[in-house]
Amino acid sequence: MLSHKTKYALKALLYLAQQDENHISRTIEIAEGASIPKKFLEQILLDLKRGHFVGSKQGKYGGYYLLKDKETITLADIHRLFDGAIALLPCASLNFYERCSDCVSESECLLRHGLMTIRDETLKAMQGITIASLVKK
Amino acid sequence: MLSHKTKYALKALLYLAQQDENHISRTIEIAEGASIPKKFLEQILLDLKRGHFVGSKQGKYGGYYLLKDKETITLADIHRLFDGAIALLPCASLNFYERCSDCVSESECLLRHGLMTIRDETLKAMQGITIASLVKK
DNA sequence: CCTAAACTATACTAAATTTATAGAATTTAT
DNA sequence: ATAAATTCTATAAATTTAGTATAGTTTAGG
Repeated sequence: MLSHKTKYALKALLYLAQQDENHISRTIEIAEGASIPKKFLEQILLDLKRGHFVGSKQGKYGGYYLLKDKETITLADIHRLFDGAIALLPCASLNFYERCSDCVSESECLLRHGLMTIRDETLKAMQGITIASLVKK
Repeated sequence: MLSHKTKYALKALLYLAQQDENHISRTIEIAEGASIPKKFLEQILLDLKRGHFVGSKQGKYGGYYLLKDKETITLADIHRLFDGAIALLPCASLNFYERCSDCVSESECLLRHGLMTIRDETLKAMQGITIASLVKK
């Protein structure tokens, strides 16, 4: 399941993707437009900025705008930024690999292979969902 | 990501699936064989029993055994029993449907459709992984 | 240069969930 | 009767999540 943070991030990106080119959206505008607690959204937008998905303009008349092309921002990207690994266990993850604490022998683990198969299929599906594809729907 | 509970449940089922037909495994035996904290495993086995995946025999020489055919126990089943919904949001779930608290209009939600697509693909993949397929690997 | 309006940064808190552990009760074979 | 096992309920510790608070910085415009 997605955390609220990830869901809010996606909703915020969808909001930004629906604005006119060159439009800058204030946090409060996004918060009200997408039903997201404003203070929480501030954090999320900063994270999205650090991830180079959005850009910002500071000071009066400042705000946020989409930095990356909406065709290139995928569900997988946002999931990884906020919720981390796509794989079902860290030992089956590409970007967040970690050995299981209870693992005796990774090479002999019966679970791992199956979970890597799932990871590949889920990842492919999640990379197929972009902000643009969601807006078009 | 899977919770430890779900991971342990899968490891316990894999352990049982590898025993001889008619063999009954004590909790301590499964715990040591699959590196699972014994007391935690007790709870998990009870849950698996309530889900009709395993059967038990009480008293001396008692223990647990696979109740369902290992070909029919899927990753999706165990995920649902312990971690709940497969979908990324409750509003996109088949078995754990719930409206989002921040949802203004479900029919106009841009996220939901994409998440239902992901759910269908993930579910299909997870239903393709069975205890038997994991053991065979 | 002052002020209002906005983003930025860090710390904190409350609630929920997860990961167990403890202990007593019950069941069964011998 | 006893030992060995499951069953049940409660509790505790740790972690994560969701959200709030507060102070600081930046910028446009008068």
